[in-house]
Order: sequence, then C-alpha cells, then structure tokens
Amino acid sequence: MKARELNNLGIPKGIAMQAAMEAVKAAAGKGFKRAELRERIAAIVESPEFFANDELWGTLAASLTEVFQHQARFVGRDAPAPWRQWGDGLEGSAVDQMANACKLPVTVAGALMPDAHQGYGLPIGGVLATKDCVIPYAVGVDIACRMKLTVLDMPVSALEKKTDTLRGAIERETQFGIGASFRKPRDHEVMDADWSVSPITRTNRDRAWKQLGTSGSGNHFVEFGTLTLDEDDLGLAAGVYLALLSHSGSRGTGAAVCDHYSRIAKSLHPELPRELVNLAWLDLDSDAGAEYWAAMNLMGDYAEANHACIHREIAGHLGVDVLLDIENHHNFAWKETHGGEELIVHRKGATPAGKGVLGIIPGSMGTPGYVVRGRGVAESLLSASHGAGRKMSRTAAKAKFNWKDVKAFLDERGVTLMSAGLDEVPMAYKDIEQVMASQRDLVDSVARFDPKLVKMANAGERPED
DNA sequence: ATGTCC
Repeated sequence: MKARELNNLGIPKGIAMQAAMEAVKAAAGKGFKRAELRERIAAIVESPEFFANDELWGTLAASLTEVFQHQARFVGRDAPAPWRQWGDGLEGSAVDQMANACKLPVTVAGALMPDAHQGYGLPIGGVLATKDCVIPYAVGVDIACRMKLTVLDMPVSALEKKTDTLRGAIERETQFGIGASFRKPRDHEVMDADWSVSPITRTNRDRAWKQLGTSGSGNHFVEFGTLTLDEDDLGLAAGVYLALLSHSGSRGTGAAVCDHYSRIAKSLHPELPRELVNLAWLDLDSDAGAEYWAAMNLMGDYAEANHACIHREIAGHLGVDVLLDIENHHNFAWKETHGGEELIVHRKGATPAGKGVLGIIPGSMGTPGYVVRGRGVAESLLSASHGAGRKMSRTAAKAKFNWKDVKAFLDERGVTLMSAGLDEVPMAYKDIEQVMASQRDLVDSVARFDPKLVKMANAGERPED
C-alpha cells in the first residue's frame, strides 16, 4: 500500500506514516487482504486508543495518538489575516488554499494574483507576508524560478532568415529535461560562493555546477521573439527588437533544498491541522530557519547565474551584443517593510511589482508576454501575476488537445515550436489579455514580447549531453 | 518542478 493511499485514509505524513508503512507490511505478511487493510487503517485513524495494546497495530496507534494530540493543541486565530484577490473566477481550490494560509498564526497579510491556480501549500500566484519566519512551500519547489529577457543587437529579420542559426544556438547552449546537465560545466562566479551554508547545497554543489545554464522541464522555456516598444523607454527608442526570453530556476538543487527544509518545518509543527501541514514554517532565528534562508538566497544567486549563462552563451554563439537586460524572481521570499513593519514576503509564482520595478509576465508559447513596471500597490503586497496561469490541468490538456490543431494555431501566429509537451499548449492557459486587464492597477505595460521560436522540454525529454 | 525513500 502506497503512502498516498494511506494519506487518503487519514494517516498524516511524517512519523505516523512511517509507522503505518511498517505495520501494513507486517500485516500483509500475516495474510491481510487489501480491503481488510483499508478497513483496519480507517478504524485505527478513527479510534487509535482501541488499538494501543495491539501487537500488530500498537506502534501505529501510539504515534497517531501523539500526532492527534499535537493537532488538538493547534490554536487558531480569532480572525484570518486580511487578503484579497485580483481577477474573477479564480480556481476554487487556489482560493481555498489562500484563505487557509491566512489562518496561520504567523501570517500578517496575503494577496492572490489573477493567474492563480492550485499549488502545494500556498497556491501558485499566492503572496504571503509573515512575521519572523519563512515557509518553504510558500516559496515553492523551484526556489528562485525566474524570467530573464535580453534584447540582442541583431536585426529582427533574423527570425525569418536565420532560423537555423537561432535554433542551433538554443539547441547547443542550453539543455532541457529532468536531470539535464552539461558534461563540461559552464563557468560562473556563483560557483565561488559559500556552498557550505547548508548540508544540501554542500552535497549538491557538483550537480548544481553541471546543471548551470540548463532549463529543466515543466513550464520552463527559452525562446526568441520580438519586443515591441510603442514609446521610447528602457533606454531604447520606440520600435521592434529581437529579444531572447528564458524561464527556469534552481533545478535539482533548489528542489532538494525545498524538500529538506519543508520536511524539517513539518516535523517542528506537528500541531498543524491537515489543511495547513504544507504551510509549516521555520523561525528565522532558529538554526534550520537561518540555514534555509541562506540556502534560499544562494539558490537565488544560482538561478540568476543559470539565466546569465543561457543568455551569455546564446549571445556569444550568435556573436551579438546585448542591448538591454531585464529579469525577476517569482518563487522567493524577501525581507520587506510593509506598514512600517519588517515582514517576510513570500511570492510563489508572483512578480515583484514595487513602484517603478520592472518585471516580465509571459503569456504562453503562442501568445504575447509583457514587460511591466510596478505601480507599488500596498494591498497586493507590491506584487503582480507571473504569467497567464493555467486554466486546465496538465492531464486534462494532454487528453483534450492534439498537435495538429496546436500547430495550426501556432502557424497562424508565426510561431515555430522546436519542442514542448502537449500540456503546455496556449489553449491550456488563461487569456493573457484578460489577466493583464484584471491587474491594470498593479502594473503598467511597457513593452510587448511576441514569441517566434520556442523550445520547451519534450513530454519525456531526457538530457542529451 | 524534480528525479526516483514514505
């Protein structure tokens, strides 16, 4: 029986899960059938005290009793922390997750962006301000996942005349897929940083080095396109430019940091009820909290370096200069002052949008994205969406769409797709124009990016190098 | 999003 199934039967993750797995194994050895096991587990979850002295189930019953006693000690708050959402018709489960996050005793305020959808713990598009603590799953698995856009000193006509050259630059200078890495690692000063701030960064340093300059999988991409400025801005004259846009994060090492410290956070907060366990926090003045904070910041520098390598190598491959560079994290936590109070602001799939702060909000492989300038709205905790947001689950998208229709959609818009999974097609995403409209008070659009040559990980892409 | 330990 798998942990997931046991969890559905009411076994909380953590110490009780371990006991449950062992008990189930022993019971199966004694001839318990699957249905009997399910029934028995449910009975123990219901009344663990009845099984306290049972030879087979006693240990599980004891750990369940302990966990449930901790949970009973959870002290809720009189009223949830204030929060509001931007955009209508947001996914119900994402709204529920946001509301739950505002029930945490450590939460000061929240905000939900118009691209919101269900995540792990905090929803994607969720912003959460806490006092003196950090929540690993409110930062996200891909710590410091970010966007970077560079304008290249290259004629826009290259998008039609030099497609093979551009394609070659992407193929050659980054790698896609889970576990993607370079045999000959990229050179970057981030590898001279102190990687011993956490046992996780220390032991993953070599893997991180080999993955420097890679793109990973999921919704990550590298694409060439046009950047259109209607007015002089960003140090550029109004006009149409050739630009390179990338989306990726801290790869395997960032995920390992998240995994390690969220486990610790959960073990330190056994009192949290079921709907809040994935929002377990670490006090910043604790050893684990300080370690996570240092590791998270290192992953921030690492993800920045990751994009720097991608853009440096591609521009170098093409032999062109970079005219403009814009970038921003969207899975990160910052120390910021709000209402005169120093808070920890977590943005999970949300773009920093302080007054005058530049950010990038892409739509999808076949729809425009926008370079934006924040308007500094306090209520949104100085944030905006980080994209259009999914409107369909990956499974649903794979079942519903086919490549023939998608290709036709992309052809119409002059987009060449090098590779991607069917779960990333434009139709699986919300309408970016509507999302931008619902956050008009949060950001001003400065320039439009239209993707023209796009690469994402294939459904089953594995490293080639 | 990751990579195979709940």
